[in-house]
Amino acid sequence: MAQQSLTASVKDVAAAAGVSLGTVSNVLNRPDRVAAATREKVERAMAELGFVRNESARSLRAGRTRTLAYVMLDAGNPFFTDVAQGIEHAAEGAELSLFLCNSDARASREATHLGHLEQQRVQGILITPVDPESPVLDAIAHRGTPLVIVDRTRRGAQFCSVAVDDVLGGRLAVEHLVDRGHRRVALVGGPLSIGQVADRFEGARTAWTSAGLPPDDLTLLVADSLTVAAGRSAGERLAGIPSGRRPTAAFCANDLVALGLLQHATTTGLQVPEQLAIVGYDDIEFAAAAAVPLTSVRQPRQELGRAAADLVLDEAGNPQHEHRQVVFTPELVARASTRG
Amino acid sequence: MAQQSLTASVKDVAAAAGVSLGTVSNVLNRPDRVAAATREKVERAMAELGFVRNESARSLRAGRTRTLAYVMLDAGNPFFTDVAQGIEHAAEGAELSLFLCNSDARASREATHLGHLEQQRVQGILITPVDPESPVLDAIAHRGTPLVIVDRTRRGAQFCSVAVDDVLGGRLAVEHLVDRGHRRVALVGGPLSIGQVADRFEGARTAWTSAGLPPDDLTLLVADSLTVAAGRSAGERLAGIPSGRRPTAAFCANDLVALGLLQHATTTGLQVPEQLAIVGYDDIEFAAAAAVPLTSVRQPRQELGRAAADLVLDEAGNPQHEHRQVVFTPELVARASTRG
DNA sequence: TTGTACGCGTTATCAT
DNA sequence: ATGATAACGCGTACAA
Repeated sequence: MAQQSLTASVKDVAAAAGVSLGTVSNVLNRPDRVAAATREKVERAMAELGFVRNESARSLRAGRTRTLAYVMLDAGNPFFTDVAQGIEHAAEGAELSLFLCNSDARASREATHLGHLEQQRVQGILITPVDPESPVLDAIAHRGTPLVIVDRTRRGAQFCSVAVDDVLGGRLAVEHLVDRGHRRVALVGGPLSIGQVADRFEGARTAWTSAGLPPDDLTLLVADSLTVAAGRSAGERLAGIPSGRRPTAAFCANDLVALGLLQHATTTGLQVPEQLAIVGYDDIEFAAAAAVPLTSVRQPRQELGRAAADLVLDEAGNPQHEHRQVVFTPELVARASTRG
Repeated sequence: MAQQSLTASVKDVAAAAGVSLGTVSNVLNRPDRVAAATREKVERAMAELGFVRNESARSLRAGRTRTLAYVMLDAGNPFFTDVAQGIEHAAEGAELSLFLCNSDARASREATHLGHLEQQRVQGILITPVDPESPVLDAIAHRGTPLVIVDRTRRGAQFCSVAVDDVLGGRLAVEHLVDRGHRRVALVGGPLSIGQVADRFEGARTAWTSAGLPPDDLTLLVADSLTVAAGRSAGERLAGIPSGRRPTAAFCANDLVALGLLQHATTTGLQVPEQLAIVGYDDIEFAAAAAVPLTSVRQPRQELGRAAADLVLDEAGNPQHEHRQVVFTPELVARASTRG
């Protein structure tokens, strides 16, 4: 019952139990090698002293930690928390702790986190980077920490990565809109420097031209971030277009933007989907939960996380590991926001 | 340029730089005590070897880590990610890393996380517990890790805690509805075993009876979780009430439930707020972003996190620390969902 | 089956 | 200004 302030060590336990230090260690790590009576005595001592293993000492000794880390791009976006869930499941299975960090899309914070994680000697780092081409990532891999890029890809093959085919996703979205008869469509999202956005819009354009539609009728509305606020502001610009030329449908680069656009439409009395159909991307829970449930392009978020974790664990544990680029296939989920 | 697989130690650096181990340590920790020329030499060696400090060794030596942890109740609920942001800011200011965990409202996962965190010897644990009365929490505090309860309170004063006055919040919500002329109101949420829910509804009832309204006209619709799905299902039950007796307004225990209810209303053609006014709780970003922007009771989420972090740091560093129960005041934010 | 001794990487103290 | 050394807590060979 002594309140040891978390400071009882194996040595203390040994003393209290009247055995040697090695025996305590054996109780901890090879319980079978120690007589039942002794073991019980030791366990009682541990309970009484409130003994807690010191992970720092264990890691130091073992040369590696029992920890994985995921650096999220935006913890406020449910997409990433779902990815994190997938990772966490995998980590749990491997009896690893998961260190969750949030870069909030700021390179400096990302760098700070990465620095800490390297010092912590985490077994591996999963990251949705602000910039997948950043040399910071190379430096880390070069120094030896396994690193997997999540939901982005990188030129070359210096890392494992797990992503979703965004070009295909964009194509699915626009094909769906064309199928439903739309002949003037807006692409809403940005900045275009984000690889995903560029890819999704590229796929969108491909679908458009493949359908033999005039490029001029595919309007690009660039947003400065993938947020609800950006969606609202895009809504204003959309409303400013004369109704004769105004797109009858919008494909948004993610669901947050789509929700913002939907809100703007609803509050200004624009009927969705009758006057404006909307397709989002990611299929976060809030997309289905919107007042007008959103059609969206679903990404296998949890699987994304799980696959990434598997890769990083392979890289950490398998000597003949080879970098792989896993690409998942997205899927269109049609809901009321496009049901004319 | 050597690829040391993250395995260069101060010893290696010392050898490479042709100085002693102590000097390298001084370069790291007291740069002023070492001659500029020597320092430069050492720094060059560190860069060449890709030296990275080993946090395990540092912690072991120092007897404590540079890490804080927050065990979230539900990482998928934006409320908690906002709280986490507040904590992270505080942690950043104190040059601490933040370990984010997600119990997902499961006691077993919570226990697992807590076990790991204790072994990690984190400086302090912030937690929104599944059950604030759980003896697991006492055990941890008893063993010496500072622990602060976030967004719940606990009988007695064995912990610091940071919460929001939920009774007041419930009162504000229902007063607002009564002010707007509603005479039949539903309380939607659950389970009632969750302290927050109970408190919010208690405040709601107080406001109701204080206004001299008959208790029978305050309908309780118990949900089995605080999720969007639960809100939808409550919507169905609400719709089942004959329109003459049906509540004209609903106060939901959180915004997720409110969003679910809103969705159900919208898809079934029930006008919000004309036929059904809705008040949510938490004021998460998605509340304002809903198609019909939600009136909600705002909690100072980031401040909550920051205050909790300050408390845990005080407990960790200040010998004459005393447990405190901080209670913030909520605030009603009126939006379209109650603007008849 | 149990006990002893050493090393993991870092830091601080002490001596030079 | 710099170098040598002990200590943090644990795990594991090795010895008994």
